[in-house]
Amino acid sequence: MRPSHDTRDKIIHLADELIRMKGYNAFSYKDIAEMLAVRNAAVHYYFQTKGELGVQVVDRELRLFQTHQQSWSVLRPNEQLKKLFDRFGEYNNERLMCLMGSLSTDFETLPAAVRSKVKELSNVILDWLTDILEEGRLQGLLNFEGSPYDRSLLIMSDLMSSLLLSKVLGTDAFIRISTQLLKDLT
Amino acid sequence: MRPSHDTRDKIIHLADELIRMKGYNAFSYKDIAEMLAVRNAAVHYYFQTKGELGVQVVDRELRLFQTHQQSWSVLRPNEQLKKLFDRFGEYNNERLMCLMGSLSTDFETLPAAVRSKVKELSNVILDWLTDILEEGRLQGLLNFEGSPYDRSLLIMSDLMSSLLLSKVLGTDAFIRISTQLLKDLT
DNA sequence: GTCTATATTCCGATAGAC
DNA sequence: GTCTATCGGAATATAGAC
Repeated sequence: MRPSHDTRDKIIHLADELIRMKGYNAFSYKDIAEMLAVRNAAVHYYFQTKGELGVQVVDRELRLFQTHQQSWSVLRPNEQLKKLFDRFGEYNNERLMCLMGSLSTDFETLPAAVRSKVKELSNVILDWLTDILEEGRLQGLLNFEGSPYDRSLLIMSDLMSSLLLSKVLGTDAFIRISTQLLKDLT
Repeated sequence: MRPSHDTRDKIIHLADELIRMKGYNAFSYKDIAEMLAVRNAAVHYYFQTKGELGVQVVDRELRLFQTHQQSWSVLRPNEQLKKLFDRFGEYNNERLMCLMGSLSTDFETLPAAVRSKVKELSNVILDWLTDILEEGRLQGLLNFEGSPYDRSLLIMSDLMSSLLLSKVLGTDAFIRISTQLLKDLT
């Protein structure tokens, strides 16, 4: 049994929310410290550097996604795709970005270790999506032109930016985009 | 004849590049000052606050876009659409984001005046794109399902995020996305 | 009108208290 | 093991020199 590291987990969770609300460069240890009612240096005890915390945030998302991937694997491709859209729908309700959207924007400024985790996350998601699309088209459950990988790039782009546009134009933007996109594919 | 304000224009141009390279929160007056070989406070002479500079950057983009809009208006809808894609292709070659992608991510943290300019910019682009799409479909030059406005949201999302993904995955991402997207539409 | 010196606040990080 | 006091530097911004 892994120790719970309650505070540690709490910090990762808060950092995740802050990154998806304000972006990597806009959040600070102070934000987290205030939420936990401690000094900012207390956070440094758990994560010596901001980059280390960033890596853990992305890694957590990576493992979370792989858990979902596992539990969705019994579903048909079109249903799995719908699950992904639902996930983004929840983000939209919270008015938060997805990690990919937030961290790809800040990519130039990220520590190397975080950059490489972001690359890993995007490849894992895109590879999964590519497989879903290919399988779904073979089974006649999904409909699209071109290569499954290129299509996965298009879909990820739409989902990422729909959350960004929702912040600017209102949450309606995500709904319009995701609805039309699903219609296109099914 | 409007005075040239050489330095002033240069600052706006540099800020635009920095925002599209690193994001609003990651660039500082010091970055610009160093490029101009002056102290950071010299930049404050031209733009008292960072928010003021941000507003001018977005406003410049707005006017630039309207100039393009004007000069493209003689072209057929599908050709105008191609012009937009070409513009993003240039961004991709420079490995820079578009303003919308960069500033929508940082939206929560922007001064109110900048936020409202970003809203204005996005509406101007989306309205133009909506018209192009509607007209193009009427003339049988463009092909898509659903409402022109919803489709414009999808296309903008793809273009915005393609530049973000290009930073993470390499410039290939934009090329794949834009090529497939154009195929879908024509 | 143009720029520098300087103030103030906040950031990420270290050393060390308990 | 957990946290606080504090450092060094960078950020935005003001006051004032030329």
